Amino acid sequence: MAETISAPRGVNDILPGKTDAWLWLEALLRECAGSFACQEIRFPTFEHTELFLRGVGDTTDVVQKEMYTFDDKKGRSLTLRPEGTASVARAFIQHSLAGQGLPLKVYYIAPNFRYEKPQAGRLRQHHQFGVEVFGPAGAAADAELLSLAGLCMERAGLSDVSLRINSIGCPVCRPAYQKSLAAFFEARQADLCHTCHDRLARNPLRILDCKEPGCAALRQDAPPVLESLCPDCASHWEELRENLTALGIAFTVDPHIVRGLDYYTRTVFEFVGDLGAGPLTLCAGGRYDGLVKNLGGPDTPALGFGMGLERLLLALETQGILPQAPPVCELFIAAMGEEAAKRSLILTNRLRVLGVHADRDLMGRSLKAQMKTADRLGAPYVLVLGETELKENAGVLKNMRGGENIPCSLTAEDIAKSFYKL
RNA sequence: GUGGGUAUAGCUCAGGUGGUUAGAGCACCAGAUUGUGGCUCUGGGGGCCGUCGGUUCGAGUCCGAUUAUCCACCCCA
Repeated sequence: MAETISAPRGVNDILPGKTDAWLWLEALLRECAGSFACQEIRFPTFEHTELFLRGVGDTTDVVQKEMYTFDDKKGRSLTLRPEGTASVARAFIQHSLAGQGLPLKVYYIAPNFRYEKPQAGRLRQHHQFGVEVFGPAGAAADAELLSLAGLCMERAGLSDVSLRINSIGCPVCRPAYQKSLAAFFEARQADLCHTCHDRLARNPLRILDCKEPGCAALRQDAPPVLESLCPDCASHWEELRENLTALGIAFTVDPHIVRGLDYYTRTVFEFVGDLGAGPLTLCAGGRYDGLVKNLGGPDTPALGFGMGLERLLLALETQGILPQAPPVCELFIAAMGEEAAKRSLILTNRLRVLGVHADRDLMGRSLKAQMKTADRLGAPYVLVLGETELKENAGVLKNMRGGENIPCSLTAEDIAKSFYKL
């Protein structure tokens, strides 16, 4: 026997039976996005590597160690998309979408690829539902975006999800803050954990996010971000909280939220779900006012979020609130004998053409076994086709769930009527 | 990238200190019931014990490597 091949590390098959949950969730998310007048955008799976170097930031972990980068046959460096925002911004610029009038509100459902070590809720290929809004500078847009994200999780049935927000300033106020933060931690370098030493050099903001008790204690006295915001950022921050309150959206201010992608400005947020295994970020995003300009486009404020579909489904599964999938088959036709089998082939096909989810035996099994198959498929009705039925040109739709049986002729139109009514 | 656990049937797992032909439950197939599913009973198929190498008269069991998987960290959705 030839050696078998399995899927690469960290990527999953979504098997029949499991796809129902995906279809349900995707439809729900599209519906939510539609409620907010967002249109779908689709973009390629790979981009020029340069897009992510400039968009996401070449000092970030995602870019430095997690990208699937390769050269094509002409030696161009391409990269499997590690996140969606850069691609959407690229398309926005490339097609001059600003010219069609702002704001532009788009959403996508697409896989992302990151070379990570797989673990709970972490894969090398994962899917995100993302929303990006281009144009509005005011915090009302931030509040609407958060409302949309919240609606998605609420409609999915998730409880125990908390929203945490923060503001990390803008190019006007952040450099000064980063400097003072770096100075603060440099003076106390001896007390920082090993990884925070690295963070001090690369991105001192991240020290605020460290879980080590020592670092957590140390940062108590660190200069707070929110107090170092410039007047514009401060009023945006103020406006955001007012709008959230007006919308009745519960949130907690968490000055330790720092996003790992360089393009964020001002508003950053996370929706954290409390699963059995521990807290997991289900959705995260923020404002990225500088990204479009940085990628060579018109100076356009923008904001967005990404929501991890695998994590969402994981959360729904642990809470046991995934909806039940509809049966794959509405009517199973069980045939006995060659003549009946031929008749069932034709009848089943006509029913399918009429839109009935009909199925029949293809394995040449006994009547009993066919009944069993119908049961396993969850078919609510079975039509047995045997000598008697053929002779009388009539049969009965046997109700598999204990309800009334329905007498019927053997014409597809007559049978189909019963299913249109259901 | 760093550290730890695990790997036996499609699935969940048993197989003290090495010793005949590797087991159970569930699932699958068939029969009991010559034209009727679920419940019950009986039988059946299905395994190079992750892979490669080592120790040994003898390895599912011990050792090493490798791969996969799970968990924690880094980071992230």
